[in-house]
Amino acid sequence: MPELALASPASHSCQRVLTVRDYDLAATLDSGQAFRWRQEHGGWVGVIGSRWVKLVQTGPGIAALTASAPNDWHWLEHYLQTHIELDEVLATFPADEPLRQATLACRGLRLLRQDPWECLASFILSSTKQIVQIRAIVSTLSQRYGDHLEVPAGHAQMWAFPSPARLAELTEAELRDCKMGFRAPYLRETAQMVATGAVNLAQIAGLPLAAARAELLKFPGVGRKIADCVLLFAYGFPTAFPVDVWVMRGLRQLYFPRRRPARQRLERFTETYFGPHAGYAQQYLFHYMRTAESRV
DNA sequence: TCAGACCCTCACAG
DNA sequence: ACTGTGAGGGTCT
Repeated sequence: MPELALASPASHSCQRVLTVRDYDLAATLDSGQAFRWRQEHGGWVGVIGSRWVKLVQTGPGIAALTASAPNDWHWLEHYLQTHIELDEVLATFPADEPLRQATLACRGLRLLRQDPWECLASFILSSTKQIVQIRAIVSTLSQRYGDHLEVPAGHAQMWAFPSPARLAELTEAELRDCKMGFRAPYLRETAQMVATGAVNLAQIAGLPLAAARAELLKFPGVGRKIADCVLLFAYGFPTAFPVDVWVMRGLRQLYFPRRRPARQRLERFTETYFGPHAGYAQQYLFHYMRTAESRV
């Protein structure tokens, strides 16, 4: 894993290569888990915490460029989850045809490990929105209310995702002006609950799945689907299983072609059938369904 | 369980 | 070009 890190004297930017195989960077960053990445000639530019980062898929793995030399690279490895052995995860999937097709179609797709607050806030903004629209809202929100970040020379300006305290002090009108519509009061109240400590996001990490989910469901604008997105993409609960319209469509079509299953039955199915990495299976199914049209 | 409402934007008809 | 319509990674009442 450790590689050499080069400090570029000209701009003080810093480059590093993470060695990893079976990692499809494009599929992962563009799979709707995170909303801050955009493609920029051959690479992906985004923000992780309070750092501007550019990532490029290379032969040995993933090359990373930062604005200044960090003390270590653990934060990046953690975010990208480069230590996960994908083979071992995929091997736990049930050996059915849909999942075989899905893993074949998008092998290398990974789950990220994001910051809980940014993930929670972003998915509150996601309801009944398309991914491009969610990206636009998160971008506007960050630019207006997030901290300005250090960026290597020649790159566009960038801002961190705003803190709970910052968003909590905004008016509903200011939030609505970021094009988030009826989600504005949800985000505002959630930011206030986090800022005041009414709900402790850090503490959720140590809870059992059901209790963690119950905590997240306390936030306005957070139902089962969004709660499970945060449980899976930020906290890394391996069996969290967000069911959105795409996954629902897939589950019905692939596993219940005859009749429409009751909600409870479907829930039971997703909790038992897909195994210890059900969340990963969900991500593969989602990606597979979402890209189905372009595959004939 | 079952609608309907909710902001806003974009694709697609006509 | 211009207006109408429908639906989009849900949640709440």
